[in-house]
Amino acid sequence: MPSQMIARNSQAHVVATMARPAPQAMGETVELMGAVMPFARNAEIYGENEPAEYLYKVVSGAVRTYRVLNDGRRQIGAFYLPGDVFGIEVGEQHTFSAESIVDSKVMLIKRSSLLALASRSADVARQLWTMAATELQRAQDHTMLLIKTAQERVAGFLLEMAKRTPRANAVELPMSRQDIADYLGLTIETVSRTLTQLENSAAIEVPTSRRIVLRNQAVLSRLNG
Amino acid sequence: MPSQMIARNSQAHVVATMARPAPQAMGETVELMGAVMPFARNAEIYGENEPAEYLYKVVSGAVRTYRVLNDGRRQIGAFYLPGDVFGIEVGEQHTFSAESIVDSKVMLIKRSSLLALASRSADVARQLWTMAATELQRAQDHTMLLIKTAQERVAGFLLEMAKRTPRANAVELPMSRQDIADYLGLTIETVSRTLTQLENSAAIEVPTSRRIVLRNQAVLSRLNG
DNA sequence: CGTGCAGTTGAGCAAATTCAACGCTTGTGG
DNA sequence: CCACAAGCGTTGAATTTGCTCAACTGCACG
Repeated sequence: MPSQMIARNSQAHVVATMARPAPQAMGETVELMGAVMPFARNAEIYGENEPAEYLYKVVSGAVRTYRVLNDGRRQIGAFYLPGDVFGIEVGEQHTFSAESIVDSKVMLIKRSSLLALASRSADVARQLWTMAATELQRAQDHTMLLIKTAQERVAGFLLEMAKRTPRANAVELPMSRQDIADYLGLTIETVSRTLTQLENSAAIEVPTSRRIVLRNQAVLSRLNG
Repeated sequence: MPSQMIARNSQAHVVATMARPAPQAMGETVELMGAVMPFARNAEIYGENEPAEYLYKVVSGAVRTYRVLNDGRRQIGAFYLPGDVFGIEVGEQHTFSAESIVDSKVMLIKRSSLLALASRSADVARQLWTMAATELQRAQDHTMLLIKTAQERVAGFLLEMAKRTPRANAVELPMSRQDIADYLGLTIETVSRTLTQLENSAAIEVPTSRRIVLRNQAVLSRLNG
């Protein structure tokens, strides 16, 4: 168990979120019971096999979840951006580890409270169900990514990130090339080379390494398989 | 919508499953409301994007779920063996297609009835939750498989199948090499070569192409990463 | 002004795919 | 009963893709 666990409670402070008139958006009900906590860049939020005491929602920043194979290879399960919920588990333990990618604020919701609430409120239960569904969908889409070529994976990744950055055809990447590589099951070099390739074929523009402009989304979609 | 849908109801016959004293095993409650239907080898059970009207439980035989990319590549999402539940969806539509691998019997449970029942029974709701969890777990483990080398994927697949065939250190594979390849994100040739390799290194024995004896599970586990 | 980190690029290599041929089994029709 | 076609699986050779190892660049920070 990481020392992070101790810091968590001491740093937590309750947020007085106002109840809203239309509580239909996911997590709306849930926000009433959250406490926001800051995490520094690369800080562990929870570890694999730890008891799943909380459920988390990104307020600001970005989070990655991952597993490490016994020989050190790391597989990133997902990236979470503001508004995303992560750490939802059906069992009693976390099956991935979670770390902040950049300095982040994360809302913690006690799992026990939520489950108790869900047993009384059909709406909360439905929200929990939806969150689990979203995770399942994400995992399945991720699987589809991993059977593709390097070009298709990178193109797919960029499109996925773009879809999550509404009304912008440029993507600000909070994560490193290594993170992207471990998400896509490629090496850092292959990711780098593929981005260069895409830039040369005028599909994207890379003004800075963390900022990617999607010049030709149609080409990317075609590459995406 | 496939013509299968019509055949389904006409062929269905209600099974008078006896209520058991200890309804703690998953699907026990649910079995009361099932109708068993036979599917011939390679028959479609449901198609991607069809409304998810039913939830399914394998009674005998074997089932595969899959998606096809626009260029024809097929990714198998999972294999389901007797006792396994599949087709559980959180949205309103199926996100994979499902086919019987061999002649199979499948129990169909009406989704609407089940959801109605779940809203009244906490136990049924928990069962639904557990099924979704199992799917999520499966998808995540599948993801971990796909970042590995060919040897590791095949070894992992064999161990997975063995784990699902209790008290037997031999595996009877209902699926073809092509199915295995599409599950592991490899080509049929690579699967075949890898099995030969494993056989030459005395880790397994392949008396017939569909039967695999695990000679040295420790070696396989080490290969599994 | 170095030092360190993140990212890019290059050359050679290893792993998996592609293309092709062949073997075995099964089922069908003469 | 045999001949033969079809399907499935295996094996081989050449090719391609992505990986490994290495060098180098740009940038931020002390």
